Amino acid sequence: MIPVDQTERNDRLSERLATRGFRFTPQRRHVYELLRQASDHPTAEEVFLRVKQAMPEIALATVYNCLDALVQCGLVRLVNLHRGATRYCANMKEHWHFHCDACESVFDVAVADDTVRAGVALPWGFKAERYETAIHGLCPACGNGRKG
Amino acid sequence: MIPVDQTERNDRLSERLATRGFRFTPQRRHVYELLRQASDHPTAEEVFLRVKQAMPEIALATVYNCLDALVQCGLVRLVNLHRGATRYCANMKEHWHFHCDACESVFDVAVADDTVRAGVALPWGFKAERYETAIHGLCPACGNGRKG
DNA sequence: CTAGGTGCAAAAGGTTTGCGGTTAA
DNA sequence: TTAACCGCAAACCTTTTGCACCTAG
Repeated sequence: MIPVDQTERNDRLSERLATRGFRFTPQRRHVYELLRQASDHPTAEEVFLRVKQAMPEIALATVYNCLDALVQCGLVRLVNLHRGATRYCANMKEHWHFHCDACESVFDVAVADDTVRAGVALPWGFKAERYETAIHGLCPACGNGRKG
Repeated sequence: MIPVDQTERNDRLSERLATRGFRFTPQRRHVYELLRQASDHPTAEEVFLRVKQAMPEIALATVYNCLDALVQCGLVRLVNLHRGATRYCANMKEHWHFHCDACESVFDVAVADDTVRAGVALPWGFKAERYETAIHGLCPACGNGRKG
């Protein structure tokens, strides 16, 4: 049984997928819903483990497939913060990511929409599609007992 | 035989390593020099293959070790742009990276020093150490014959 | 119907680790 | 002299691929 506000989202998801020639599958719906509810920028494997609870037969390769489709539809963005696994984020509003060097947690940082790109002129011919900014440092929990 | 301006740099590199308890080794000197001269943000393996020409016995694991030491000394920064291998950059001046989604090339983008962080207030307790901004899109070469 | 998607398992990348021998300080 | 580093190889983790079966449109 799916809540009403989700059926609306499913319609939009279905449309969004269709415009790019992707099919609307239960796996993609689960992955997308999970990512919308997650606030911790999970890795592909974390998405896999969580979706598995509702859908025990899903395969990790399918999760990658779903994530790729969602990224191509502009519904999900990749977050690459260090040498470790890529994380995923379904919040498409403009924001930055704070990455704690100590505990590896990721926090969203609100940004005034247009100040972000101020002062930056791309050379002619370059076409910008999306901006990703990461701030690296120490979060409140880790910053206290340390040299910083 | 090492050019004069490099011996100066070696002194600085040596000092910089020493302050963090790292040793000044020929491998670290080669890796750092190569990275300073490279303009294409090479991956660890690319650094390895190039340093190997001057130092055939060097191991890939040693390159990772050297890169880690240089990163910890603040002489080199990690550049994570997608799911692929991490790239490395010895230009520590503030700049952004443009990543072409088509050919995967990376270009430096100049930025006016202080406009970059304008408009962003970190929540209390967060300590920012470094900022990394990536712009994803199409470079001039790839943008021409395409839908964009 | 059938092109595209799924699950599974194996392979391919990328990075880290353990160890015996070497070296910068 | 000795803790740190090196080279090598194996292990580890993340992502991709190939294939037989399945299903959304």
